[in-house]
Amino acid sequence: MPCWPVCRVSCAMPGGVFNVSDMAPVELHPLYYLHNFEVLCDTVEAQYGDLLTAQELQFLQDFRACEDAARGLFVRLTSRRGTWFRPEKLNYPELTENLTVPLEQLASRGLVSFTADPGLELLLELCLKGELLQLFADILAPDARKLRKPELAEQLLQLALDSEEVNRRWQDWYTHSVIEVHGPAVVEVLQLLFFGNRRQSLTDFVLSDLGVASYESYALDRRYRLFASRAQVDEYLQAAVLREQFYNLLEQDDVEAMVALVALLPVTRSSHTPQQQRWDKLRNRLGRQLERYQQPAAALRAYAGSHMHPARERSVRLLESQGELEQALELCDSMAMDPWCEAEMDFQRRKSVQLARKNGAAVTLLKPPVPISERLVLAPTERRVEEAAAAHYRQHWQWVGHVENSMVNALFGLALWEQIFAEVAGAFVNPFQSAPLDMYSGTFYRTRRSAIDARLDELAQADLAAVLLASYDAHFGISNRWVSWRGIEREMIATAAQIIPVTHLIAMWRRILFDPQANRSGLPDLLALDPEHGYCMIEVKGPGDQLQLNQKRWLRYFSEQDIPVKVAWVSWHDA
DNA sequence: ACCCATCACGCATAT
DNA sequence: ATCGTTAAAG
DNA sequence: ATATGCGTGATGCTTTAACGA
Ligand SMILES: [Mn+2]
Ligand SMILES: [Mn+2]
Repeated sequence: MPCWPVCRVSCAMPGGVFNVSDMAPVELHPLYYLHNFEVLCDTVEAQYGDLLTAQELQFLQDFRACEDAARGLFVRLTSRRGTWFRPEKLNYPELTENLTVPLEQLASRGLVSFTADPGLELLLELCLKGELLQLFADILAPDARKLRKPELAEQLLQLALDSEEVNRRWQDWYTHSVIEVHGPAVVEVLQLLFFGNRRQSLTDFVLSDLGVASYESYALDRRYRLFASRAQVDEYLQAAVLREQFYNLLEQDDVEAMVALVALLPVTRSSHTPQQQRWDKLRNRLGRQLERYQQPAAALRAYAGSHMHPARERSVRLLESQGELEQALELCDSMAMDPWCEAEMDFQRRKSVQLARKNGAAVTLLKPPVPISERLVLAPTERRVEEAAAAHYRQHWQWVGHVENSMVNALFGLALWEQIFAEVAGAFVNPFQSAPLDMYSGTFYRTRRSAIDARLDELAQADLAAVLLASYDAHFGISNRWVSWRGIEREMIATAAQIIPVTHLIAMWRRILFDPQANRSGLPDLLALDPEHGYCMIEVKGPGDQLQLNQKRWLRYFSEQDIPVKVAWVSWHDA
């Protein structure tokens, strides 16, 4: 472990979470979740009040009218799975011992409702297996106890008991009413508006407070709005609904419905907006699944509306396998005219040659330079092949690490820290981001071009190791999409920055800048460093493993830039 | 980084 | 009773 | 043999409680 650099808030350490200043465990306020939710509500209302529906505004009013215990309970319930609960099972001593009063209050505001007759399907979820056996003991076979719960549930459903019967049994046994929370839909909208996405949640507040994750303290300009209109909010939610539908159909292997789903997707223009990319991603996923279902026509329809790789690649393959060589070639040509990314360009080159051959033409593809290769025969080991190879190379190199993408990415993140977190309008919309919103889009470099170019020029002249270590120390522990703090040691950064020529690093960083999404992976397994021999990157391949396409692209680039790299093909000694 | 992305693995195919 | 899996919670 | 495509599985805050088997 390196010594404790300046760490702004707190750091996660093995054995628990501690505040750096006093090393005592972080204590949260007993009602931390309520406070977090209220911050969320207040922020959203201030920033997006005009986009909220009457129902959503009414919710805020109802919620705020409740006492602490009721509000806290509501937040507790909405952060749990499902919407139905048995009140006698709830236990939140930090609110009150008896939750009757808070529940009544929530009910009076319409935030929860009571039901004495939930019906069999719900009971199957709300009851433990033992309780179900007890409830229906007299009508179940004596060996029902041996069934698993899902099978038991199935059996009970097949008994086709009428609802009167079910409710009578239930009410004889259970003296309370079960409750349903009415909130998740509104809460979902509020969370979406607060975070700008659906995957972050109140958990992010907690992890931040606990110091499990800490975030750069960029300024949030709440005047900038990610959603300009209610229609945009609804479109986001609609895309989420359809995506969920897709995953449901996938679970049930419902081919028909999935074919029909294609027609429900909107036809979007290539606008490079995040929303359009969400639609495209769904189209690609749907298309891929339809291919697996042997539905090429539907798959082609799904891909046809997508502006995201690999939609055209998949389409060409489909057309080819259907014998539509003309159309396949045509699509290849449009890919050649206006390729979406390097991966697509590579594919197009290979496929065009293949297709032309199929049509009888005599064409040859220029073979890319073969990377320097060597064969290693190593003693069989339990460890991963990369580790075994690293051990071998340590005979000649002072330091060899299995770093994969983590080293080059970390150096990228450290070198361009200030530019990544630069206050560009609309880049940051919530306090828990590890990168600007446009980090992976082509605009990242374009909108920060002069700052990034200046920084790279500066680094070319500077004592690189010193500058990168200063960045490491200044930002240690802060979430950055490019820097995995667990994976990189300070010493390692220092050595790498001293030995690798800055021109080589800048060349790699520029390739990342060219397409940050695609080029953050595919880097070689090993980095070997030595004060005498310099450095070398080594991609290790065990028996049966082949170079991946993104690895080949990096290797090609390294060869163009005269960056030292090789591929080690490992086989094992006979025992 | 929107139920992700990433890597290596193991298998089946085509050349 | 005990163990593995999953949800809840900090 | 070699290349290529495809699907799969582990991994990603940690600790504790509840549940099913
Ligand atoms: Mn690797
Ligand atoms: Mn490898």
